[in-house]
Amino acid sequence: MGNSNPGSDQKSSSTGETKRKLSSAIVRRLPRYLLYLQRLKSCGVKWISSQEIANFLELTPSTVRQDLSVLKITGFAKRGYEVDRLERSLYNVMGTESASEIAIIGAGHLGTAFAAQEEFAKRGLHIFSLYDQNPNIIGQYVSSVEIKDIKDLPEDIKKHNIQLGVIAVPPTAAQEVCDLMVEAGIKGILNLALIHISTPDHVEVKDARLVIALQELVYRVTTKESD
Amino acid sequence: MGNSNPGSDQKSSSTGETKRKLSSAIVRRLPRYLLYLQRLKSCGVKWISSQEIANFLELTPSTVRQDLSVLKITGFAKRGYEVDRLERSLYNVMGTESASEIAIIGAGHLGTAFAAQEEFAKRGLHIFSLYDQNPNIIGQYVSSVEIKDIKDLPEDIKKHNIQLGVIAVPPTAAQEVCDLMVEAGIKGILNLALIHISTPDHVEVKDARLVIALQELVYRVTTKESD
DNA sequence: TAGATTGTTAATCGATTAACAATC
DNA sequence: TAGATTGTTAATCGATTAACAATC
Repeated sequence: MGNSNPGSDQKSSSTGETKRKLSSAIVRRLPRYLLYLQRLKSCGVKWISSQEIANFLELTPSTVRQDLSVLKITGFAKRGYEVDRLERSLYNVMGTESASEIAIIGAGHLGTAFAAQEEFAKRGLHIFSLYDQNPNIIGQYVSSVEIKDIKDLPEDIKKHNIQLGVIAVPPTAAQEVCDLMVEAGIKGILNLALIHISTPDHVEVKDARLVIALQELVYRVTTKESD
Repeated sequence: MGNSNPGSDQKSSSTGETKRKLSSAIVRRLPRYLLYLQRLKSCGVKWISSQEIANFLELTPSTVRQDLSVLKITGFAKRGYEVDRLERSLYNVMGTESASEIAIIGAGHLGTAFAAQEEFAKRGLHIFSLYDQNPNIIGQYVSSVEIKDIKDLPEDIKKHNIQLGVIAVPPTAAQEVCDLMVEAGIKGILNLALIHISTPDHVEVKDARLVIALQELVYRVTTKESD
């Protein structure tokens, strides 16, 4: 019960694509590798060793090699890893190329800030639309993203195969918006609201709250007297 | 080398305050407990069991009891934990009461969204000021937070004992802003910029990037075919 | 009382690190 | 060649879970 059957050695059938499930520890590091590799690439660096990657990201070379080998990315003795190939592999593995459209619910400060981020394109992500219930702002644009009526959301999700939703509404409305999206067939939800939301097992939820991140930092800083 | 000497059984000297170092796994759960407890309290619930907390936050009762016992918070057999006391203990342990002022650097979409969040007060956090280099917006207010000239930042950090800084500037300026704050004596930095920043050991950094959180979610959703 | 729930010890599980033969 | 660096196995470390006596 609650056991998610690990250890099943699911190789990807027929395609050469790496698509086995990775531990969340690795998944959290992958975007950081990608970020660094993109930067190296833009600087014209051709080869990089696990040692150098580890130094930069404050990891051990061992961890880096373990991670990359799990991904089936191979390097060369004495030279390390080819930056260009590694960057492309990481980009592919992160799966953003095949990623669907994203809907952002709530066109307040946080929702519009999210919509205005320029980093999405670099990662192969695209925002379909912002949704709000305030008639005064419906129809406006935030950096080329239209604000639509939240009533249009369910139909848009179905029609345009939107798989990801971002909840940027006040806590009191979060679960309601969540249910609406689940009902319409959303696959994953990024929750920016400061409240726990429940979904059925087949819908992934990731919490990303700035206040909680800040609070973690506060804790670390205030308990630092010992060092 | 790089070994941070764990296992040192540092009891708090003289005061009864719990201030030993907790593992980051626990620190990440604490704000979630607090959030839930605050909600229970507002609903008038008096007692809560580890089982119920675990159900709600999708943990095991065992983990919950371990976490709370590490915090020296005690419950009662048969009744569980007293909501009011537990809430206050968590609030105290998170240390936000003694937290200093916060500076936000970069008054773009993300910085202003951060400044406009209403959740800070509930957590005992206060934003001192927003900083930017754009003369056209200096002097403006975002929900009662003033936008000041970034040139004032070092002096403000020193004079008003600002211990926490939030980096909400473009990646190209992030390290520069970071260095400026470190130089002025900042204690912790929340980094929203999509680039790795380096600090000396005595300055804590916590990364919080929405794009990376979203990318993690994309990965989980796109590799879900197996379930 | 009987049953529920804690607090804590021991067992398990998983992630990180060390070590080293293979290789370029 | 000698030295550097990989890929992978084994060892270590830490976090989670199970189990159960104590207790209300």
